[in-house]
Amino acid sequence: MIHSIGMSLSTKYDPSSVEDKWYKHWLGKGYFHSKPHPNKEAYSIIIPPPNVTGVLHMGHMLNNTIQDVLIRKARMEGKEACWVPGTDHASIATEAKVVKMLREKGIKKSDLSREEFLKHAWEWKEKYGGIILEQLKKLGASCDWERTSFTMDDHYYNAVIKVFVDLYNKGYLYRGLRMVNWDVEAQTTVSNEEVLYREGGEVSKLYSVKYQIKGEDAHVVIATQRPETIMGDTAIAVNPNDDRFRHLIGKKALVPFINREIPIIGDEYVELDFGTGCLKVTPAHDPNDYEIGQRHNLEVIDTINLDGTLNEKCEVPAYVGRDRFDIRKQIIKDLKAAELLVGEEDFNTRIGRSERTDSVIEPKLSLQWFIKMKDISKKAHQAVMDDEVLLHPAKFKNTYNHWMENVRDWCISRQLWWGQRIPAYYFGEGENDYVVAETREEALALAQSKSGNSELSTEDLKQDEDVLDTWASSWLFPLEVFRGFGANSFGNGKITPGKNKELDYYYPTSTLVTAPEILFFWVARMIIAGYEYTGKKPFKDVYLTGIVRDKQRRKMSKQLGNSPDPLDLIAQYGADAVRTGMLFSSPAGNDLLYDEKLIEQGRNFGNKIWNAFRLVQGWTIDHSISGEKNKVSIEWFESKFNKTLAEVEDHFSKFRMSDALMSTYKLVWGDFCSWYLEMVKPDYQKPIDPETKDATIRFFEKILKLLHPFMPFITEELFHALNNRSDDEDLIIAQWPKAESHSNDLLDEAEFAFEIISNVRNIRNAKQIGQKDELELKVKTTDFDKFSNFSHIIKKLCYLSNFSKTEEKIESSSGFVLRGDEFFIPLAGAIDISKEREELEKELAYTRGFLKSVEKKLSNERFINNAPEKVVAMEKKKMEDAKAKIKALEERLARIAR
RNA sequence: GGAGUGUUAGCUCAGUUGGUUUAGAGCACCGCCUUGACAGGGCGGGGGUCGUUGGUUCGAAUCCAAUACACUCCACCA
Repeated sequence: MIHSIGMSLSTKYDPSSVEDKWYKHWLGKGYFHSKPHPNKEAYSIIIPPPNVTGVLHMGHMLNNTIQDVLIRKARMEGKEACWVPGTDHASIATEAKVVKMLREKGIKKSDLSREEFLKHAWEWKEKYGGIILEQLKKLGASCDWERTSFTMDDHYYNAVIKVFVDLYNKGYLYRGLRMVNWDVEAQTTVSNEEVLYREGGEVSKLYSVKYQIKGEDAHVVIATQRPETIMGDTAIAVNPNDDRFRHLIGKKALVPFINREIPIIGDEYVELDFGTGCLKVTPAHDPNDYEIGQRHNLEVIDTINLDGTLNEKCEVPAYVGRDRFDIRKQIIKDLKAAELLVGEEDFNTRIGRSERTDSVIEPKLSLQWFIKMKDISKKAHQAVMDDEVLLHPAKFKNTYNHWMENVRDWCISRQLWWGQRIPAYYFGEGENDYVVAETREEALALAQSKSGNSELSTEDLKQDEDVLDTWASSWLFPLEVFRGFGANSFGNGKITPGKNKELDYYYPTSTLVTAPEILFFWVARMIIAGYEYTGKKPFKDVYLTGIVRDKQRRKMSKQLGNSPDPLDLIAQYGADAVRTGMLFSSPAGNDLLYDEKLIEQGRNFGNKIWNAFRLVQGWTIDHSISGEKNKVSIEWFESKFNKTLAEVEDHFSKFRMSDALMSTYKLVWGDFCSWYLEMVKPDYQKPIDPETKDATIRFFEKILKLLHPFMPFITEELFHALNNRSDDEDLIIAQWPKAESHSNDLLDEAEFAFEIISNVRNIRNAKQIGQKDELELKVKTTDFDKFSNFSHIIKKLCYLSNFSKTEEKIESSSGFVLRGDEFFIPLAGAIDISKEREELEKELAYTRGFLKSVEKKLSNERFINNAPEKVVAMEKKKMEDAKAKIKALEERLARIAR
């Protein structure tokens, strides 16, 4: 242990030699592991599972530091602290990475079977998965690593499937049409993330086309970029507020070439000042048109084949079987020939292209799986509104409310392979020829009965090709990390209490720490799943962190290269420094503007603590010295500590982590180091009395306890270095201090003493008096006894030969006025009074102004009558204080002005 | 376009149901000090009238209204 090294300790604290040692020690002792305990209260946190193939970024650092602070504090408070780590399979992100990796090897996803692709994906996961968890250890994260979960673990996969089947059986699932991105070349759907838009858009043409109005010799002109979809039109839409066209609503128009009658409808979606103000509506080939179609019950006519050619539904034989872009050119010719094309202009637009093939994405209606959200989300909505689940900061309650009031059905199918495959099995071509079951065998039985065909075999069943949205697995995280959907506990659509010891003990979890960006994607849905399956919330408190940005408020991103590597920072400054640096400036819900200065500040803080330790451990004890003179200092710090601890607890209870840290920081640096240690420290190389050394070590230990959640490594190191400790006496499991009573009178006496000391130092500074030149201090006061407790401290910290009362004003002196008392420092020789006079006048003016405002208040009858007595009394006291101060100031000014 | 949040020292933020000095902290800044725990330090200091306007009140940074600006989320131009 380092304290055996003695006085040769470096003046700089070196975290690198300390951090790994303690992390290993804690792990070896099993402190991070938690089991249900019969007599201890549980405190549990589930980690927001990072992407399994991700690497640590600054956002993770902030997020996980906060979680570790909470969990370490709870552990010290004697709770059974359990922080469950894990990773998310992140279907879209991971699949994209695997596809990219394969492409670099010259392998196209489209050349692989599903099984082959998944084999590659799992290999990738085995290779890179979990790196991020190893990185968290460097930060000091005290996760229960024996509980590490992955959202594609077998049990987890099964849980997701069970829930899908359950939701289906409860009637919460349905299949509905939704626009997907279709890649005609790769013959597959691609996710939104795989659709790219060229920088600055692409130049296209906007055509104006005449549609005849039925039964009239009139027409309506629409604007379109995609004339090839004309034959799929099922309405013309105008804005009902558009005076130009309102009269058309309710009439019919005729589709060019095929003369299909389509209604002219009013819909506010149509922009008044874009194009011609008239929109052709093609529900099958445009997402917005589809929505309009939904609102107006329009027919959906899909005129384009999967390979991008037109089909017979377009009703023009000459167009059938030809590519949509050929047809576009052809139709323009044909429209011109029919004199229906009235305009053509260049138009800059965003065209989606497939990341894989660069072909233009075709919006395509396809059947997808949805969860009906309205009913299933009711309790989750209410829970937050009723403060059953608390969001910190509370401002997010509004946002949450707004979203939940307008909750939309959740499309949970994704056109990917990496993820839980949807357990729907199709046995025919009909819209309802499918069943949903956990296994193929169960599906077969269901299919046989549903179809009435007992000849069906498993080969006749075709499983849905899609996988589930990642959030449809991570919304079960708080339940399934405790095996909530295990065979024993889950049945009849509920998780039964009393069947799963772990879940009974740890669930609901205590606090969730995550980013506001995923309040809806993840948090809201966990609350929904929690109520649906247990009738209980998944967590009590939700702490929403901010986003880590750079100094210019830009998000940290790889492309910008503005994100430091967290591991480099830890290597350079130490984990404690990075943790405190992140927390110094990150109030809940506010973005953190990252600046390396903050990390430096954290490092400096560690260094300060280290040097305080060097001082204290160097003190030798002499039993013959009396500890009497330090008694008041010890009592004072005791009070200060207790008062601060109460503040810290208050901050923690409100999830004000930055404030909790800052209060502790000021206690340590300001009160303990700058005041307390200076008060009690013996002269250079002189011994100290035993009582003071004991008290100081006791204080130091208490301080280390308060600091431990923030700075686990240096505090554990010093906790051991301060005292010889057995192998089991570790700070990580030491008892968190309790706030005891404090004396406000004592704190105020000290405060007055500190003001006096500062003023004397100021005079020393201004008059260029050396630190070691002794001075005298005299005070003209009606009550000298009030200084008795601290007079020896004032003497010590001001290097005074004497501190005494005086009845007379002292000529030839420097001085100051505090709280109505006048202080004098007798000084020989000429004194430059102009500066002091200036300051006295300034202060006098301020105090007079202050007095005036107080007097004005007190002379206001309505104030006297309406304000509470307490407030009036306070104002009166303010008035008396101000008067006394003015008197003293005036006297002093009058004298030095002579 | 819809909704939400914010606007307090150079920067990042506190300010707890309107009233303990005409507003606090950390950082940054300025001056002095290489003193024996610590220059990754010590001591001292300067700095804002609380976005703007109006209202409620005995009293407003704090409540209300309007306005400006900023940010976030959602939806997105045929």
